[in-house]
Amino acid sequence: MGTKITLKKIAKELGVSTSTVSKALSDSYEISQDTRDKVKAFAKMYNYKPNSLALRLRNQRSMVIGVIIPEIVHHFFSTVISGIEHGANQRGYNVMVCFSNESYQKEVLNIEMLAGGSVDGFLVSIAKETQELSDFRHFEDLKEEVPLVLFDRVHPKINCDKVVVDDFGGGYKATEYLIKTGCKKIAIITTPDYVSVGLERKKGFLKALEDYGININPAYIIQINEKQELKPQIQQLINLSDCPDGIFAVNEIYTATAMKLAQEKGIKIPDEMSFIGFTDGYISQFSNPSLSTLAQHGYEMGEKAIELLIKRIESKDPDFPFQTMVIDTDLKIRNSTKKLIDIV
Amino acid sequence: MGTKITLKKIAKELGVSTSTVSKALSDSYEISQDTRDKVKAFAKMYNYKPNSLALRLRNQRSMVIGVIIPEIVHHFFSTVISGIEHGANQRGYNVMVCFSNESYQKEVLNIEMLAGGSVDGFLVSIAKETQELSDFRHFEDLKEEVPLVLFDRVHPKINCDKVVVDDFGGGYKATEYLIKTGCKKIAIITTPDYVSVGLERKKGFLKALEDYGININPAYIIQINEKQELKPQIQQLINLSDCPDGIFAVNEIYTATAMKLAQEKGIKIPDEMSFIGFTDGYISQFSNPSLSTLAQHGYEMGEKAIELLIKRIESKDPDFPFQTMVIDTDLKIRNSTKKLIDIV
DNA sequence: GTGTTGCACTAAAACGATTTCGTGTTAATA
DNA sequence: TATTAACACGAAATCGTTTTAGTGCAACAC
Repeated sequence: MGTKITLKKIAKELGVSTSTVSKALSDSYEISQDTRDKVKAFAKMYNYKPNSLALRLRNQRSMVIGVIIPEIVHHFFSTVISGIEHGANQRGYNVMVCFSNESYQKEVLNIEMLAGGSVDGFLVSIAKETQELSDFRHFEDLKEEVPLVLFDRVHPKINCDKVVVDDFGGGYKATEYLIKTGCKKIAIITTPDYVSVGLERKKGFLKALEDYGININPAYIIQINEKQELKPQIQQLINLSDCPDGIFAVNEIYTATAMKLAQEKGIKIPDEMSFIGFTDGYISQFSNPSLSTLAQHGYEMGEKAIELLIKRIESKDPDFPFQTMVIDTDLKIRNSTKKLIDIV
Repeated sequence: MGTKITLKKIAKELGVSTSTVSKALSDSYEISQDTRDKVKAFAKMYNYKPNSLALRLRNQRSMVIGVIIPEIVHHFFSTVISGIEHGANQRGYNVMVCFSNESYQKEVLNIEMLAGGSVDGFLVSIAKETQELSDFRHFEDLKEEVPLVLFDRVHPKINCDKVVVDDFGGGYKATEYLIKTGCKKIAIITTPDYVSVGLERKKGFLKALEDYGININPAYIIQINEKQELKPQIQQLINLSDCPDGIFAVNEIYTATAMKLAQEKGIKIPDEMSFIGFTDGYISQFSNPSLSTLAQHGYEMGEKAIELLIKRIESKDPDFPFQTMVIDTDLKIRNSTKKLIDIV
């Protein structure tokens, strides 16, 4: 510990100037082969590594991307980060991941922390609390200084590059599939409307019902309050005297919980009740019956997002128009829904 | 973009020196109230934020902790990171997370990238490939410069602070429970022996069998080769003519997969076959039947690890002896095993 | 002997901050 | 009037690096 070797120390030890050392290490033609060899040998012996802070300060580039996600114990965000990491590393960038824990204040803190030169760009998925508060000043301030790309959880008020899942289309596809496999009474378990992705999925759900001429029973729309316990809120849907025969839920946890509750009540799945979730994670794969779900392609989303961001960072043209990329969803049919073929 | 405001610019604009600006912003008594007010107002107006790179360079402290984990799409590591984040933020540190993807080379790369002044300390869980290669020189080199704490995946050859799960005890507890609930033919699904945690869990398993006088059937020890497909390797255990009545598997995926395969074969769980896993994640909770498992307390592990690291960073005494902390496991009984009470 | 060229290297500025040590002015005191 | 103290501020060093612009010296041509 402590004895970090620097250019200056090498220079002193070898009786040359720091510039000579610097140039020798980068094989500059200005330095004689003799000196180069000597310096390199010495540097290697002492395991010299340039101080990256100094480098970044000098180059005015950190080659680091700051990523802020709402929570980490979450399969979808994990896969997005994998994609980000991959794309970033390929282009010589490194990734620093921070967590807002769905808190507005922590989101602001994280941004302030990383903004002062630490990162060359931001990749952010907005915290629920921020969406609820609808206060985006920290993003506005940020944009003046360093490029920002929003992914998954976005907001129209913030004008920047974005990558989103086709949540509307996903909601539509899921609902349509339930309808086509014979479900008549279809419910949705979703988030409050301020969560952008939940809202879009609900819109898709409603549109599908409308297109197929199915009336919407208000009791079939459950919007989960995350400050309260999950089970009772879902239980209430299952316990309905006129209970649904198809449920679309906007994430794995809601879907798996609902299915578990239905099973406990002795309901047969998928014959008496079908389930479709969102996010193709481990829960969907290992539930019994396994869950039909909309795969979100988080990895691809991460790759697109970092691509957009790096393009923005390296672009000389600040007026390059912002774009929004939409990642398609895939309906993965497993065993929590009936097969189309059974019906037709 | 581009117009980042610096001390120098403020100074120039206000016709004072940079030192005056710096002092004014930190409310130094050396500066008149008048000037302080003026400077502060100006700084606020232009949303001045000190450049953190410059600060870190000057202070020779980054207040950043580098965390390297093998993979992110993993419930246990996610919870550890939550714990690390929490402990670090409490003490004013920030966390930078990188991923080795179980690759030796990526692990080395990550360390080299972060080592040059970027972080004040490292928190690492060793990649499988590194464990297999048993090459730890990058850690040795590192230790000279910056403190290192290993967590979960550790190695005796590396002399540093460590935090581990009581894997041996967990393996013992799981096996003992299977024995006590009447299982006679107990199998283990584990990793190759070079994975430290898998090995320890297997040792605990074997010790329990020995203590209860049960012979070990070599066919009941499955060590998964991750380069090959998972299912066939587990299938072979389930298909055994003399198939086991109790299975202990060292992670959620193995356990859930094994149970699924058994169910497909029509085996009744837990009556004909019991299952205990490791890691209390979503898979265990949402499997059907839900999985009995050993909770690893990842959050606590993260907190302990960061505590140890920060103590080491801030300690003036480099000879402070290294310590290894052991985090206890909790056996969570759900529905993939028989109840003790049924037996006694 | 003078000018040119090339070599091998150094000095100094720059990145953005903090901090130690001055320094000039004013006002109070002897 | 001379000395001192307080005040308000500035210059310069520092952190570790790179890079531009020299610098000194030898060899060579004319």
